[in-house]
Amino acid sequence: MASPSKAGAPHRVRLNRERVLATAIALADAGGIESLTMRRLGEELGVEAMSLYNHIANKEDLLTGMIDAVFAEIELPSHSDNWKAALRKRSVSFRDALSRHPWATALKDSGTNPGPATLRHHDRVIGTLRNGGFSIALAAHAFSAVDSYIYGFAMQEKSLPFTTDEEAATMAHLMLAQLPANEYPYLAELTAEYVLRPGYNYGNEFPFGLDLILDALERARDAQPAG
Amino acid sequence: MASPSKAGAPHRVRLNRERVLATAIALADAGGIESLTMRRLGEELGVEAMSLYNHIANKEDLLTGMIDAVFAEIELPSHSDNWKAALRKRSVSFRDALSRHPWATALKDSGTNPGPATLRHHDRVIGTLRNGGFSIALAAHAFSAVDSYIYGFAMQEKSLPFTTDEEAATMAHLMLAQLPANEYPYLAELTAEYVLRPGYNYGNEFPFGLDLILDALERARDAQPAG
DNA sequence: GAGTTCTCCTTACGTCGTAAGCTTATGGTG
DNA sequence: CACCATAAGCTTACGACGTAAGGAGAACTC
Repeated sequence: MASPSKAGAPHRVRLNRERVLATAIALADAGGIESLTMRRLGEELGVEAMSLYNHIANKEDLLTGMIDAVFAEIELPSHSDNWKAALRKRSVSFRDALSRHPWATALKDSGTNPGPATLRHHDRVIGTLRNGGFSIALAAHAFSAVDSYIYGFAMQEKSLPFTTDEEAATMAHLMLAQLPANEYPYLAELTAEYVLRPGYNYGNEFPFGLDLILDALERARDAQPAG
Repeated sequence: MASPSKAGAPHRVRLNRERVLATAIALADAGGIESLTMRRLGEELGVEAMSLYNHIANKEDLLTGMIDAVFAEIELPSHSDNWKAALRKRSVSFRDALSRHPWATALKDSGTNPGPATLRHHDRVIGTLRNGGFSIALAAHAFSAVDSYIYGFAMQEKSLPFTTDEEAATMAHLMLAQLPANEYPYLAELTAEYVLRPGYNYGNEFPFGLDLILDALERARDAQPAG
């Protein structure tokens, strides 16, 4: 029943690095990074696991390539916007990318050398700051602060054991029932009166911290010796 | 040949969950989380791998327990300090803990339910903010912003492929030589004139972002409708 | 069209987490 | 003290993992 070829022409679709990476990303998106195995990836591509090694060096190379592909999805800061607007846009885009590919957040460590898309991204962010009047040192500080926030936020978001608002509410109710309110009174209060409010969604916390940092960076920039 | 016992008294040292967790943490600290296998952990404890299952449910349970042990190491915010000083101290302590146990940063996701030390920690942080005059909503915002920053910073720090300053310098020189300066001019500039400066250490970036956020939170607190 | 190279497959190895079932040590009863 | 239930540890085994080695066939080069 599974005899696809048209007329005696099996003619397999050739593999290449891009197809391998794209399929690997799709698999990781769908089932989490732990569901991405060489055998399953091969299966998805209609090929045996070992054939993949003609296009990638090993699994770490695969993961590195996936990370770089995620970075390629991030909207680069536009040089026509002012630094703050540009940085804000790319930060939201960054968060969106990490949210679409939650496995990417945790994978940063295994990654050794950044790929070209990653380098390009970093270069443009630093360039935006420098052109916006940040000294080298302050640009380095700012870069670290903003990206740490984004990474950390994405990680916390991913670690939540629910996705939709209803799931969140159910989960919060459960937790609230479980945790002894007199042992963790503040946690209980916050859960009951904030998390359980209809429409609560942790993802909505993102802009607060982002703008907090961007506004503070603007003040730090203006306080510089003079650009 | 393998008859170790001294004088008819083999008398194995009994295992327990604490010893298992402590040894697992030591192993992960020393060789990275990927070097922590049930067999190696058993070996370290003078026991077969399967014996560990008398004290932990499975590997995920082990990892969850390890995370909670890390949280237990974090200095809780003191109620006698003002909120900002208290939060700053615990944030530095938090970063130190994640720096001592880099594997903990990435493990957050696998962790499903937080342990008691984790809950206690969260409760105290929220309590510090509430007593410091933060509304419930603002406390939630602040908690998210600060902890996202800390997590993200720890993750970036861990992902650096070097530890000591000299290693960093060597690596930066290498990278600088590799990356085409005209393709990534801003990155090259920052590397050459900031990262390669003697005494540079990425870890030193931490206080900048932390104080940036804490100061901004203070302003946000003071701008509240009135506490 | 002959030779070379690249792609893909088969088989196999060592390592992982852990299920099942055994043996031995421990500690509570008479 | 003897007795024995329970808990702690050991042995063996299974299926999944990443990937080394080497062979078969297709696709390009000249």
